[in-house]
Amino acid sequence: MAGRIMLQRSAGSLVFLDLADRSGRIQVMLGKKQVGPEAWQVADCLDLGDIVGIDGRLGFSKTGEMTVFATGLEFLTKSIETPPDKFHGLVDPELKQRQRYLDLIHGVGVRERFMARSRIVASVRRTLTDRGYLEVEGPTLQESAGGAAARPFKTHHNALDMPLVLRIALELHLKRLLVGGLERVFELGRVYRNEGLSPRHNPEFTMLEAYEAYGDYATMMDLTEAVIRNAAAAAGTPALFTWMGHGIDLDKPFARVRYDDLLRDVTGCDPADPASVVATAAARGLDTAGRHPDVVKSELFESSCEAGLSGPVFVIDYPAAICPLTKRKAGHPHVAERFELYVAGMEFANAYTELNDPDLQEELFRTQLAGLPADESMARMDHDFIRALRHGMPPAGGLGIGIDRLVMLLTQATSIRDVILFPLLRAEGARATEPPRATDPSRATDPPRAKGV
RNA sequence: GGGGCUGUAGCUCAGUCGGUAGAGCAGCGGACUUUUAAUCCGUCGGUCCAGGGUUCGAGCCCCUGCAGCCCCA
Repeated sequence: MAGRIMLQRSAGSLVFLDLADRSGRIQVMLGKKQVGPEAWQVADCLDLGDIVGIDGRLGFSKTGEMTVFATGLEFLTKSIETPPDKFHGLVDPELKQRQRYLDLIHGVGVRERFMARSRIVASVRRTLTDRGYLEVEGPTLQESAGGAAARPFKTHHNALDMPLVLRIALELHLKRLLVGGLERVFELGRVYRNEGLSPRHNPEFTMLEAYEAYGDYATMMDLTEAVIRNAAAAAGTPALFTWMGHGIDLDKPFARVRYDDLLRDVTGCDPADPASVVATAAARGLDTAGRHPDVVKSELFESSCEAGLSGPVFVIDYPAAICPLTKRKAGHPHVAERFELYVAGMEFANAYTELNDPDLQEELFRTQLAGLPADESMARMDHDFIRALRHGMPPAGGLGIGIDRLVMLLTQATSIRDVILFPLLRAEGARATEPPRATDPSRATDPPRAKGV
């Protein structure tokens, strides 16, 4: 066996090591007589953090602890840097993120959480492929960033001398593939949004988007429940748990509530009457001047309803004006067949019956909603996408799930940075760029002494 | 962008009223053949985040900046 030395206890001619590998930890006993003089010299130089190989027999120590009684010792890797405190480990959240490798070694539950993330992603993939979905990869470098309301990162291609942006969503290319007849497609991929950081936002994050021809948003609700429930099973998440102060039950069917009904129940306004909505919003201190009534409605919803949605709950049937990629409900031109899934007051999934009318789509691309800044509006013309729709996109349901938040939920993490291995941080100060070395005089005088051993 | 909290040894943290910079762990030297954060003796280790100011004197008070965490927009 081989592993890293986590703890070391010596009692004269006897040394106990706690050795860690990917499967866990075990105690190793090294005896001077048992390993022989040569290995004992090596054992004498071992430090916390070193990686060693052990030959030996499994048994139990006098105190009953399962122990490998070593007969051979092979030195594999030296750890030159001092490891974190052996009892407290790495506590400083900044160090945990900047030096994730140390956090993985010493942090309680850190490795397990990222192992769970891997199983969750594998489960999501399996749920979809089992249903006949094809996994595809769209471009991350794009001429213009569509499919969501967010500011993109800008970059440049030298050979083509072409300005490019990083994608902010997967949607528009996956829908092109529906036109192309792939019928059931999904992508699990990184998207990039040039916005602030928070416990729920990282500028790059992982999205799932899935599209099913001949489905609609009801199809997507069933799919959402299946994806999440299977992922929870894969992660070993209990059916009932508390997260961010909310009691969560993933076992029972997710509740469904209409957007307008919720808004009426919480605020007392009449959602069908724009004047009532605006008046209620104004009374709650929201800025309503010159803004589209549906934008005001949306902000009223976010400020008054979201936080109370313990969930899991599907909020369904959104105001059409804030849904430029969504098909309208038959007979209700102001209602979009869209839902968002909320858990613990947080948005987890966003899905709709896809708009496949090229003329309406083109018109909606041209429409800049009053009161919204350009980069918060989805009004960004994509002529090629319109052309694709003109060739005919089958009616379809589409779904987006933020994988990082899903991992948060299923591992009960309270910050998105706890489920992203290397979250974005500001540049480290120049001081720490060059790690301090050999500043310890005892370390500097070490080599000559070691030779004498 | 605004507000609050934090920043002291490699790690985890104390630091009183403004008066010589501290502990535990780790490291180094030593003792110990059944330890469990081993123990015991000895010992090394500081850009007190950075810069400026007040003061006879600043880790501590004031200002500016940097980084992290949280809240708000």
